[in-house]
Amino acid sequence: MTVRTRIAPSPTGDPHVGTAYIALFNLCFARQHGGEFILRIEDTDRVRSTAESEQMILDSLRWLGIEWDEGPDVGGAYGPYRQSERGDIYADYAQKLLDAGHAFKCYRTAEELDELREARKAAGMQLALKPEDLALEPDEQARRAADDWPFVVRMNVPTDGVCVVDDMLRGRIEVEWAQVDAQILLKSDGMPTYHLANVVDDHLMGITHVLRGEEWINSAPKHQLLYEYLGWDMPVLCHMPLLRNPDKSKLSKRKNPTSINYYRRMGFLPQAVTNYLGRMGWSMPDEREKFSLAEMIESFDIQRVSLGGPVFDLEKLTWLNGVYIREDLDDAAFLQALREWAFNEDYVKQILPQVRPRVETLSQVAPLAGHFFSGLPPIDEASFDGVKLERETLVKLLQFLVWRLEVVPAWHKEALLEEVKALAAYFELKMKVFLAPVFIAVTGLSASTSVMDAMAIIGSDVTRARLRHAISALGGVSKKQAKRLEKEYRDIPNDKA
RNA sequence: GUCCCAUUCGUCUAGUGGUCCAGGACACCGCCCUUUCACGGCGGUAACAGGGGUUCGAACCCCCUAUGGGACGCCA
Repeated sequence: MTVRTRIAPSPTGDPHVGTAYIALFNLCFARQHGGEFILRIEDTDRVRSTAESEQMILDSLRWLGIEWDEGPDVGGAYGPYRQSERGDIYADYAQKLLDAGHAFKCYRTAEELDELREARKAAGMQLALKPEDLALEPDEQARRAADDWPFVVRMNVPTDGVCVVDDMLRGRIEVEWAQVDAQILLKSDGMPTYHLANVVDDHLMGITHVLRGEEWINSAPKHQLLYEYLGWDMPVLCHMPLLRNPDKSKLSKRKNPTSINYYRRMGFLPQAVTNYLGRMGWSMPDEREKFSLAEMIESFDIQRVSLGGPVFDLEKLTWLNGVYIREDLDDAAFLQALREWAFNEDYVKQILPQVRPRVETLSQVAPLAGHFFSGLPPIDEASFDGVKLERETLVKLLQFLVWRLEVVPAWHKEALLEEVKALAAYFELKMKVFLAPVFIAVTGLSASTSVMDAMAIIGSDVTRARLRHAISALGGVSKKQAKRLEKEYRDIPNDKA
């Protein structure tokens, strides 16, 4: 048995808890059956991740105790396109499908596709574009081909009948073929889409079982059909429930701290986080709350997964973490945990230059630099009394900053400064005025160390969490407000901010 | 809008036709322990989404409705 999990890369290297969640269940399933567990970062367009960001994700999984076996060398170390010696296996398979009449070249432009979709939406029809919807008049097709128009390779799909997909947990899932669109397999730049790469890789790696998130259910018919076209055995599928925000939507960065790094920096123990993830949609046969990864593997049974999307409950995770600290850590281990967390030379060294010019006695260090060693500062609306800005503006400012910081590709002081400068310009505020509320949000004080340095040192996850915390301390943002803010944010001209 | 998946206390869950007027955990409340605060101990509030079937019997099986979520990209 060979089980795999695919990981969507992120440019910032933020390892999503949902990723770790799926990886954990793959691991337990594989190990319980004495099988292999393979991890691949799926990055077919070679744009989304860098070697560094991949490494960050892998480090976080290792931190959680999730260990994987390397797979056979099919497409490169962690991503099918990372090596060139083998040539383009995906283009080869796409050609095979083309030759067999299972796929076709599509010369439609983006504008034409938009029109087609618009028309269908207006008519209240299902949105799936079928091969015949996309077909051009034969002479037009020939003309575009002769003129070397860019094209994509799409798969042929039946127009009627139902497709039955088997799921380990859900049983038979029936989808009408009419709902399945002519999926693009090869993009116009010659790169495969996930759907093709996924099927080809899994086959070549000998994958027998695929445990993935529920959001893939709708793609399963396409994948199944591709296996059929290529004459390959299909792995057994299992779709795990999606982790949810408290409002039940899919766990997202905008509403929750979703990065493993956040929990790490907030001082959660890896075994507690892993244990907690193991309680999401799953339970031990004896219902015990606390268990190690080894125990989970030992007792693992995929049939014990419950399908309702579990809400990620920070409070319960925090409780569980406390149980670990109290029960599993003696003084020596506790000290060790503190060292690994923040009381180590690397981390403290970053802080010293911030502190030295600002203290006159050593006893002033802890109060001054406390924010480097804490979570969310105890602030409320009154904390912002000294800031001469309307509450409305304050919230907007912090919210815009959070949004900008969500997408900065690299987290270092210079990059952050650029973002802040741009936003300050947009608000037409002097840096000093702009940064005042940010200062309070990040450090929890009205006077402390440099806020830009602090943000760089405490990292993206904790910084964003503190900014969000400040927004809610100021009364939060209503749904209506959020909509308005989002619109305004989108409309910020690029050259200005 | 169309399709798919789901639905047990506020939250995580146990439960796979009788042992369930539904059990555990977090949170909340009360009491005890305690020089404070925690921890710990004891107790309490609180749920089978609704309606129809099937069955001697349904949280559990089937159907409908409702609600929630997901998908509908030259993203993964």
